[in-house]
Amino acid sequence: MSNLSSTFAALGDATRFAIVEKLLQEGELPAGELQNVGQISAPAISRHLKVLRKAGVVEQRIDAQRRLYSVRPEAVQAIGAWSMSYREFWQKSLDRLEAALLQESTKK
Amino acid sequence: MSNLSSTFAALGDATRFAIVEKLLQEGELPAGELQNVGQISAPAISRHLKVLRKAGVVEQRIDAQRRLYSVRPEAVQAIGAWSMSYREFWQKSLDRLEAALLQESTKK
DNA sequence: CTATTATTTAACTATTATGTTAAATAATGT
DNA sequence: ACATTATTTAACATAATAGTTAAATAATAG
Repeated sequence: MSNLSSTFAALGDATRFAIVEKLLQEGELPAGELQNVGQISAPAISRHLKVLRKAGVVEQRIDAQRRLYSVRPEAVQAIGAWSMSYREFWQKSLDRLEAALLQESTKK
Repeated sequence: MSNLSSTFAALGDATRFAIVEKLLQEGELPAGELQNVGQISAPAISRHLKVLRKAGVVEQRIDAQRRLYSVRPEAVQAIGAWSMSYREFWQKSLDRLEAALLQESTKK
């Protein structure tokens, strides 16, 4: 499985996506602070974090008895790089679409 | 489930990711042409295409008895937009990392 | 050493996903 | 109508995923 596809798989679960969004917005957080992303038990969160870590989406730092998690910038960047590598394709298509809509609104 | 998370889920399967990459590189293709993305049966490909379609990643066009598939530019663009919305975060972090590596190589 | 706090692992269950083969549907050509 | 080509749906088996509670581990404080 390509590295990117594993990244997508990790983000393809709603709970994990919510965890990542929260970490992106609030920065490094302990596992316990991530429980409120849904009504879900601590063990469930812990396992989602393990999946995210294995996929290279988050990393862990230890501080006393807490485990602090944060998003690995490389992961988010890699996703953007993939999309951008096809930019010519989607930019062109979307420009065409926009032109067609403009044409439509100006018609008659 | 957020729309983006469904998109990620669709791309999070290695076979589907390969299908999408092939469509991005070669443009619109009939279902039959997508079988060689792995040693997999036609029904399996058909169902992957259904998942991709439901997630809004690909669209279908009918031409006689063939079903032609292509990638929806909006899907790829949306992924890029998500990554870019956190650009400040990852750009900063990666700049710091680069600076640290430069520091390292110049040291002593 | 014992208690407390934070988190993970184990064991188990239920649901979902993926693949297969066989049959059905769609569209065209004879 | 029948055969051919292209693709999907049905039915089924198996594997993977995600959730739960209970127990274990980690680290600190008393």
